[in-house]
Amino acid sequence: MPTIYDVAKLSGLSKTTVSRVINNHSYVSEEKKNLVLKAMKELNYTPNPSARKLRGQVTTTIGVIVPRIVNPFFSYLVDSIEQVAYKNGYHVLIFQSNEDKEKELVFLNLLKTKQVDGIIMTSIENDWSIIEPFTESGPILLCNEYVNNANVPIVRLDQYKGAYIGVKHLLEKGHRKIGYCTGGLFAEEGKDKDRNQGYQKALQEAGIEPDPKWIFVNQHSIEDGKQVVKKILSMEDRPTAIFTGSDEIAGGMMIEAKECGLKIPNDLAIIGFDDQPLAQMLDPKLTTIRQPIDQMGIKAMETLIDMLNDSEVKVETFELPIELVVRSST
Amino acid sequence: MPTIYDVAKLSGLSKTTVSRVINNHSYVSEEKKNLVLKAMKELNYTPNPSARKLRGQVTTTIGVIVPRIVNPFFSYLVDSIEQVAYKNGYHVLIFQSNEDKEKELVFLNLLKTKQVDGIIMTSIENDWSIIEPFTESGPILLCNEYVNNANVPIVRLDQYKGAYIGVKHLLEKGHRKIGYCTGGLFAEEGKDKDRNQGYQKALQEAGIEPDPKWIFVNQHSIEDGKQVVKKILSMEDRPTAIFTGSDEIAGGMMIEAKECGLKIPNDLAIIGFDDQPLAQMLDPKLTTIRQPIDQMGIKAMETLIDMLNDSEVKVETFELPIELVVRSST
DNA sequence: TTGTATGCGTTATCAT
DNA sequence: ATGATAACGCATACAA
Repeated sequence: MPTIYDVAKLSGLSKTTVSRVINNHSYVSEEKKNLVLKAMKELNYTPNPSARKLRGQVTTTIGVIVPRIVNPFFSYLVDSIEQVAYKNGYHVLIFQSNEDKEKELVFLNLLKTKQVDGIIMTSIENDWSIIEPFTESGPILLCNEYVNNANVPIVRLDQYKGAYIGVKHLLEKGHRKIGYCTGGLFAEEGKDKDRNQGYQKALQEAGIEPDPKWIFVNQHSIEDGKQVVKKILSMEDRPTAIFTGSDEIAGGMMIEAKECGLKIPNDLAIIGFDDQPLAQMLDPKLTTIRQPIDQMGIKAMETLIDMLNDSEVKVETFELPIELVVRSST
Repeated sequence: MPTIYDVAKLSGLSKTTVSRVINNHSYVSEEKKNLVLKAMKELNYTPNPSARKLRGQVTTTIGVIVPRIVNPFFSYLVDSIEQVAYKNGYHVLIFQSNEDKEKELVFLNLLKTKQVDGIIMTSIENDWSIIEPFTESGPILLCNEYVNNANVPIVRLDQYKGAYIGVKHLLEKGHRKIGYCTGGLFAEEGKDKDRNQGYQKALQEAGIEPDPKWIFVNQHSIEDGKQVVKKILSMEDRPTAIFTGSDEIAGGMMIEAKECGLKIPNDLAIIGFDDQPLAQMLDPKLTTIRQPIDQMGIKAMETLIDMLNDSEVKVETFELPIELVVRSST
């Protein structure tokens, strides 16, 4: 590996001058500049990022923490973040937390040690009180998941409205017995809190009391979806429609429903969440909630870049719209 | 940010001793060791990776280059690589090349500059002659995609057999007019070369000459799948079965086929590739080729770790088996 | 068993 | 306009 010193030697100049050329500083004559450029090319020289980082410079690297990259929601989110980042000369390090608190902290530490300039968190495992101190080491932005007491910019979707319009849609279709799947718990705080409220609000407006036995918590996978249908079938009093937390769960439910001879949407209406590619491939095509994932990623990365360039960026929350896509499963 | 020096000061010892404790060296008395540990904890100290890298130590970071992370094949591959890596104390940097030569080189450069200890390439954009020099800077392993003249370990799937058994299956079902979709070109070399040969071989054994008009190149997306069906429908002489390059294309074909009133598998048999979750959610459920993605990722990462620990690892090619999953689309 | 001194590659400060 | 030098945080050769 050639170093800046090798370039200096070859071009017959000093390290300083070479450094000036690299960083586009002024006061370098055109002549010497070309000399340096030539030497750099000849040696196939690349500055050592570790050294630059150590020296306290920008790393032009940002980190994105996701729970699991195999979840299409997050892979698409990362993709859009990465596009914007690359255009602006940033690298993206992708970290999978696997919903593990320890791992999340390991990643946040990279901010402290100047491995990354900033971090976008798309999920939150630790208490905010634990995460908060890291904001002193560099900008942190919350994207998708959020906490109320965080003093950092937040880019998120209007999950409340997502659930609200979904359930509303089911009500308009004449359903009164509407079940609900959530990836979290059915609680006031924590994961999916906003969706929970949207669901309740819609029902409440229709004068309906949510039935606890139709509420399924901690649902994530295709397999979970299958189980939900089994559970429903074993009930005396069954829901006629289900609002799910993801297209995957909806897909799993469809598999099992067909297996059991249940007609969709007649016997059971299903509404998904995400509008993943598979939503239009399911049969019947899935009614679902579309989230502008790309826009969210773009807005998040752009905001982070603003924070990087100007430390006095206003702490704002951006709430992106969410929409209902009506297909044939409802 | 506390440094090793701060820890030394607080514990009343020297930087050296602290360093010894950090790196678990011998010849440190239990007493002083505890002193150091206590100071580290108190200061919430984390060693600065940039400094360590600069000093020439291991980075405990490896890079994985993928074309696009939103492609489930690659997100699952990355996931399994990451699991193994994390267990062995390695971080994984995920790089999206977007099939861009320049970007690929940017990433390979991280090896030269000691940003990563090694690299797993799951795709190859540049000529091998361009990539080859980078092997001097650290171990490179080819996973999934490969080139014949590469002098590095390769972990890949038996794509030839994948296509062969798929087409064979269609032949056994009585099909004689078998179309083919590929993500690359239908060529001797380059992307999907092995699959191409498997397809041809199976046909040839049945005494059938591939019909060029039923061969669709550069097919990737759901949309591509839809187009394929449209093209087929416009033909006088239509294929009765299609071997596709991915479950997504197969899914796209199914959407369009239903749209056009084509019955699957009666009017058109479809076979996918990958056995993604969606394969079992399609209706009819998709016959497809299952690839042991997890195993491939595990084997790749384990091999890379071997290379990292012992520079004299034998250069081998590991070919993993691939299997046919018969469902209802054929 | 512990400490001192040096250098990794880079950039910023201060001379010239 | 250019160069010498210090400093970033760490790990190691060498000394004690």
